[in-house]
This record gives sequence, C-alpha cells and structure tokens, in this order.
Amino acid sequence: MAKNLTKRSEDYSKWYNELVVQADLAENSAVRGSMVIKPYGYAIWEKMQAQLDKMFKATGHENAYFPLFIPKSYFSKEASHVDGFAKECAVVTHYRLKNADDGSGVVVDENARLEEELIVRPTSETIIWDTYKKWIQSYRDLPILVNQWANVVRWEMRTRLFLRTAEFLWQEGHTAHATEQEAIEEARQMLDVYTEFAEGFMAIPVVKGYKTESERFAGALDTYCIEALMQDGKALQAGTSHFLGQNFARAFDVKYTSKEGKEEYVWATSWGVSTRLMGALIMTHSDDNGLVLPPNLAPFQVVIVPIYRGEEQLSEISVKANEIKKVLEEQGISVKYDKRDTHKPGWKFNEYELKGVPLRIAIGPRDLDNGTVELARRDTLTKEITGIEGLAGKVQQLLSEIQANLYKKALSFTEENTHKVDDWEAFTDTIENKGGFVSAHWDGTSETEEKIKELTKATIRCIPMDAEEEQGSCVFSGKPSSRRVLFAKAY
RNA sequence: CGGGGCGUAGCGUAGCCCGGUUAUCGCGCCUGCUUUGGGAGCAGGAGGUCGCAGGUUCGAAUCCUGCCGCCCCGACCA
Repeated sequence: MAKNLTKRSEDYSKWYNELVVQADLAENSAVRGSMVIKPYGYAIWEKMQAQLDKMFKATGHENAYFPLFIPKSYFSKEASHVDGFAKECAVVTHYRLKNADDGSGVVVDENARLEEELIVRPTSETIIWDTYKKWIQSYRDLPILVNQWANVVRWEMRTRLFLRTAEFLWQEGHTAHATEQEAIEEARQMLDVYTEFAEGFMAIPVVKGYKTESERFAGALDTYCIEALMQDGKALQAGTSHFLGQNFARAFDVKYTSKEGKEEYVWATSWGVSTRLMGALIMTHSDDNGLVLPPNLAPFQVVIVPIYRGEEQLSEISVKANEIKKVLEEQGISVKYDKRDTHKPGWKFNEYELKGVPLRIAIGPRDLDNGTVELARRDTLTKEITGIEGLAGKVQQLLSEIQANLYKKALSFTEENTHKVDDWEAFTDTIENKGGFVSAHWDGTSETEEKIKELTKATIRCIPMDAEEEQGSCVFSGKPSSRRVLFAKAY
C-alpha cells in the first residue's frame, strides 16, 4: 500500500507533474487549467486510444470529426443540456486582433465582433445532431454509429490535473437508432466495452451502475457509468454511456420514415472516456516509488540497463543487450535499451521505477561471464538473476503475471474498502474515517440524496447493475428500500 | 465572489518580525579528473528586474500604500 498516496490526494500530483504532464506553463490563467502532456504521458494515451479504437471498430463503429466551434443558438435547443453546460463554456466573440493605437501591443478589434457567438465545444451532441438531421431520412439510414476523437473545453471553476482540466482529450460516441430498444442496447454495450477496457487493459476494477437522476448527464434519460475506487478511498467516475431517448432528435428535429411509412423521431446514445482515465491509472496503481503501469499500456514494457566500466565494456555488453532486445521484440514485447552514458545505473533504476516500466533487465560484466541477467519487477519490486537462455518466454510470462497481479491487487483493495452499512451512525463514521465505497439502502428520493451529500459530502456513485433485490430501510430516512446503492466521496 | 497563505536563479528555499558590506542554502546546469551491480566524489564555474509601481529613509528583499499573479479552503463540477 502506497503510504504517501493514502493521506492526501494532492500527493498524486507529485507523480503527475514530474513524469507525465506539466501544467500552468503560461502566465495567463486562461491556459492554466489545461495540461501539457509530455511525450511519455502521451505515449500512454496513444496506447489507450489504439485499444479503445480497436474495440469500437469491433462493435461496428466508425470515426468521424465535427467542428470545434458550435453556434450559440444550438445550445438553447435542448433545455436540460443547456442547464448542464451553460455555466462552463468558453465563448468566442471576435475574429480579429489589431495593433493598439497607442502602440501598447495587440488588442481585440471591436469592429470584428461576431454576429452570433461561437461556443468552444464542451461536448458535441448539439453540432452532431444538427448534422445528423441532414444525414437521416429513412430507416435505411439507421443506425448511425459514429465516434469522434477530439478535445473539449469546460471552464471549470477549479481544475485538477487529469481529473478535471479545462481542456481535455477524449472520445465521444454518438449513435442514432430506429428503436428505443436498440439504443438502450447500444448504450449498455458501450458500457461493457469500457468495463472490459478498464479491467482488462488498465487493470482497474470497476463497478457498473446507473446514475441517479441528479447525477445524470444533462439531456439523458439514463446514464450508465463505471466507478472505480482510488487508493485514497475516493471514487472516480471512469466512463459514462448515456441513453438519450429522443431528446436530441426532438430538439434538432431528426426524424426518419419507418418501414411502415410513418415519421418517427430517432433514438440516441452518447458515450465517452477521457484523459481522466490516465489519472485513474496513476491513482490506482502508483506506489511511493512512482508510477506502476500495467504491461498492456506501458509505452515500453521492458527496459535494459547496461552496467559497465569504460567504453569497451559498454560495446561488449551492448552486443548482448541488442541481441536480447531483438529476441524480445520478435515476441511482440516493446523494449528500450538505455545506454546513455550521462547517467549511472542507479540513477536509471530509479528513473524507470518512477516511470512505471513493468520489467527491468540489467546486464553487467558478471552476467556476461555467467550468461545471466538481472530481472526486476516493478509491481513487486523484486529482483532475480536468471539465465539468458529462454529469457523471452520468461519475460512474456512475467508480463502477463504483472498485468494480472495489478488487477488482483486493485480488486482486493476495492473489495476490502467496500463497506456494507445499515444505520446512519455507521454510515457517517465509515464515510468520515474509513472512506471507500459504502453500500447502503436509500429511499430513492433526490431530497435524501441531497441531504446526505450536504451532511457527509458523500454522493451516490451509482446504483450497481448487479445489485441484488434486498428489502431494507434507507440509511438516512428509514423509509423502505429494495436495493443497496454505492455511496462515496468522489473526485 | 468570500476566507486563508504565498511571490527571492530552471526548481525548492533562508533572510523580512527588529532596514545596514558583495542576498543564503540545496537540487539542477557547465568544465575537468576520478567513477559506474540502487539517484557518485572532488575541484572549479555560470546563472538574480528579491512579482510590479509608488512612498518613507542617508540606505529597502526587509517598513507603508496600491496593483498584478499564484496556491489552498468554500461556492461550481454531464
């Protein structure tokens, strides 16, 4: 258990800042809430993108791209959507700058005011549905299964690296269907895709569930989500999939003619995950030595560090190292050989631990003599001397072991920190002192939900999909309830 | 917008209360030699509008006023 990471969430930022991103480069506060993703961090995002993209394609989706700027009027078409986003939109009002008359620099040219302001997309439902209107006439045009990789901007009052940045990268899927049933199935299917990705690739166990009405996406009839528990006992929403009903179709007047010749509004879904997942990755697996990356997402899975004295020895070791590199790469393992002469081995060991590289191979003169290497695991921090003979198989096996072990570790953490609670005193005590997920009965009203949030800062993360029917009474109001929901303090 | 804190080299900081030589220390950076199996050692070196502006004073990083910026807490957060 990472000691530093259990006390205060700010401690995570140590890993964020030093390794993966750098924020607030600019003096201008407008840019401050965004992040600069360094190459190593971006490589992780690329891995995530590639895998997700593969999974989207496998479920019949295609990629497309829609404009960054959305006319303001589009937003007023769907009432609850506007309520949800209006407060955090960046607005473009002018299209030109000019030199100030007094020579003090560049100013906005007031003569270049836009007739209608443009909104920098906080999400793309509106502009996409405006487009879909033109694409859809007949049931033969359906379904439309489109995904977009893009950046969006949300002018949050307070930002937090990875978890809530002013600008972030994400994918947003937007689908249109002929029937309600089909749309619901699509939304559910994509939640399953997210679950598979989170658990299988990121090694992050998640709880699938439904959002309560108050936590629902602005404009959705139902929001499905995956929730994960971080090492400091706070919950993080890792992905959402929305059943939008006919809300956007009505707002943008998107109708199709059915087989029977009747005009019908189409049914919609949208779903997304973002760079926030990288935050989840860090907060789930990191320890006091830095990042711990699951082999499936590590920019390189193995690093080879030479130990040598003098150039001659280095070239001798390099021959061996490159051989090993080649053999591993033939097995589809990604390898970095770090023969920089500017840093000593000990320095490199620490650096790659900080970067979370799953496996490290060290080769020195002793190994050359014995035909061995030193193999070190990032997840357990254990080392062993092993023969070069059959190394590729061993590495392959260790990588899958590490992947599985990270998931197992995170899963038992989540299980150990999920508490069933049946009375108010235990509820407040658990939220206050233990953290984690609290599984408790709830009377189903927004009033109770709101009151609990007010008193404890805990929110209902989700109504788990696998929750069993169970008669009980609401932990706060005492009214009857038929299933438990998950409460937690959340990011 | 309310409450609190801070601004000194690339980063982290001491000095400020109680004004007084050339602004402290660590990391990092550069050069040389020795080193290399867990963040090397020694020697030398470079790097500063002390956030900005004004005031008090013989003299301001230090005191006063104004401004700017940042961080934390709260309001906000599909």
